[in-house]
Amino acid sequence: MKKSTTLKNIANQVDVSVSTISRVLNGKSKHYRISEETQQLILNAAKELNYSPNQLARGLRLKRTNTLGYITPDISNPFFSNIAKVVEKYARKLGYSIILCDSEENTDIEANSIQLLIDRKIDGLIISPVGQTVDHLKETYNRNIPIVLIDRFFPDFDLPYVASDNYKGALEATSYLIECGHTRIAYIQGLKNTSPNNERVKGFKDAHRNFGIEFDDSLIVGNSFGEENGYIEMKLLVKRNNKPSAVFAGSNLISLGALKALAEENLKVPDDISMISFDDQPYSRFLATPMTTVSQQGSQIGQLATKILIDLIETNKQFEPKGILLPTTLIKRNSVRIIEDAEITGNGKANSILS
Amino acid sequence: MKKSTTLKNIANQVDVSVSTISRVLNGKSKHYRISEETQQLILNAAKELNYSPNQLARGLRLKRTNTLGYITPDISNPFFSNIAKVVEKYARKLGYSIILCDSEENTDIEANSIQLLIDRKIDGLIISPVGQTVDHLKETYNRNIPIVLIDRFFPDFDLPYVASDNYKGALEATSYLIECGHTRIAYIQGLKNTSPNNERVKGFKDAHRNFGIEFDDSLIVGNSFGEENGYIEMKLLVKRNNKPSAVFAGSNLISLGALKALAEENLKVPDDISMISFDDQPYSRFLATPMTTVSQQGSQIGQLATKILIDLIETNKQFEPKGILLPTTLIKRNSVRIIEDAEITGNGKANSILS
DNA sequence: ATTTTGTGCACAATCGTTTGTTCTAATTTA
DNA sequence: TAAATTAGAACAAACGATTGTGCACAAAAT
Repeated sequence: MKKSTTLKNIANQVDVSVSTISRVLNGKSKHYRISEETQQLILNAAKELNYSPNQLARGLRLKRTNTLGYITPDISNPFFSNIAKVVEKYARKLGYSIILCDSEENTDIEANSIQLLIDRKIDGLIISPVGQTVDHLKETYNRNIPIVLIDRFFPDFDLPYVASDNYKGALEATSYLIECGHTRIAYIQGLKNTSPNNERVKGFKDAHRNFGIEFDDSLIVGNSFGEENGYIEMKLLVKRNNKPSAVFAGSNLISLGALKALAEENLKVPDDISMISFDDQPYSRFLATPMTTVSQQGSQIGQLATKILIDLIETNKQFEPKGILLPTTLIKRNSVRIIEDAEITGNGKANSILS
Repeated sequence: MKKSTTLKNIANQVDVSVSTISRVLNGKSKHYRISEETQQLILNAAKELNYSPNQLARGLRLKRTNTLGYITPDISNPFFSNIAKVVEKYARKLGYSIILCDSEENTDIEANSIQLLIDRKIDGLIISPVGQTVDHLKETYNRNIPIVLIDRFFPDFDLPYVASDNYKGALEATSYLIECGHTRIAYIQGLKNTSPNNERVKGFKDAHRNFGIEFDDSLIVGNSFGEENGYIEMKLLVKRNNKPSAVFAGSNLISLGALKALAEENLKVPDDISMISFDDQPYSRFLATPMTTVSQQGSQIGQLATKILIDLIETNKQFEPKGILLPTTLIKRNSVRIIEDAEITGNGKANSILS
């Protein structure tokens, strides 16, 4: 079993003190006046012994680990795994490693993970929080650990964030549905009391309002971004007396579950029911009925967040802009039926609202 | 800015040495005869000061970090992100954290990541290697760092692994295609010279052989598990004079790319061309033509690998079984056309081969 | 009353780095 | 020639935790 070589090992071989070795290896030779000769000796020995510093010792001494925490509610959700890929890649390029934590959409697990990451002395934290409470995040804030939120943020606690403009996204999608003649639209929402969900619901409602369409609160259903939720709620929706003509699914997973329910009920999209889903995915266009989706810029979100975080770490200047909202785009495919007798004259064209 | 409390801080408050604190907090009070009274004092102070040990210092001293490395070729590939989820979850339950590295299917990045993880003193490594070369993995082996391979392994270097039985999976799928009357079948392969690809190609070929079907080497195309590869190769395949009647896609990403090419060419599955894909995904059944797939047990693979690795770490007994192969299942849907005049009499029924 | 045993804890080394300070010669300067 | 620089490197402390050993005192045994 080969052991890692340490500074002391090199010191023994070159017969010089460890401090000198450290200085040479860290490029501080001139400042400490190490002779060219000793430098070469040390450099050669280090190469020969294949030296590579112990990051634990280094981190302990330097109070800096070049490690970032990334906490996600569900790494198997492609929306988040795409972000994780970008975060890891960008961080790696800048010399940082990522400790990955999956909170399973559970605030307790999330809080534990945060403590664990603090104990491991991460330099900064990127987190897509569960988002219903913020208290446990204040801990990292109080410890002065830079933090950037992704996807979900807190209107009442000032932490930098990068997210999609969920309000506009939902507004646009819902407006489109209405323009296509739908007036009874259900929204299968994600986790309640999280910023994306709040914003989407708001957009959903405002679209109705803009078009002067009466709006039925009972059509906002569900309470999770997961597939199960989509399945359950769609099952229930189609059994209703006054069933909606269109369903807006609050996430890619929700729409998958909804599709499953529809398949079981032998209902076709869009003939029997129309659908729009949040989160475009590579497969969305290849579905039985190519799905109309609200596409988010996952990669850009991840890259921006990482860049902001590392800036926060490496300079000490505060991050002034409260947060960044990236636009979504509505990708129209075939999952929305155009109801022929639709004659929407409203003031509510999506574009006029958005611009 | 709140600082972390250390043993020394507690020592100051309780007026007792740090060693005593450490012993009490690690439950070694009886062995070192710490009085009940001091124990309570220390426990209370620790709670009051919200003590939590510095894992860097602990790891340095203990030569044990409770950290695992997980290297994957592409965390955004749902096959791997599913595995990552399970690995993280299972590791977390057993007290380990995960450092995530994405190698981007690049052996150099992979080798760098391995060195980086060694420097960070991980206790063990789970890796889905690029798989074309093994030399850089010998480094961790030589350092006696437990390691478990996922998905791809090395026949000529004895490292424990957990993977699907790709040979049987491909054999079964190809046999099914042949039984449906297809004789000109293309295989869009993944990365060459990797165990999954080798095994799948072997199964693909053996199925032909079993059925006594002449086999055209030019029908094995491509060289990557990515979407781009599927797109390019399908584009080329359908332009051939003697184009195949069925295409076997070597991964979920490949089939997505292939689907894109087919859409552009306005070709329908299975009417114009039949398809089978490796890797079942939640969306597979909802595709325009529900896709017949070879399903792998991703979660089980991840959990098994993690369990094996942590066993390896916590006991010192060697891992005897060379590797574990998990069965795949062929999920038949509608993407394979049954050619009517097919009268396969062969000895080659899939089941008879598999059993 | 003296040795033995036991109790309760402190001391100090160690893990591998980094860095402020000091020390020793050799070389310059006055 | 004596004092002052300067070059080149060693010493030692520190980061925070763990652990073998030693020490002081009290109680028990002889």
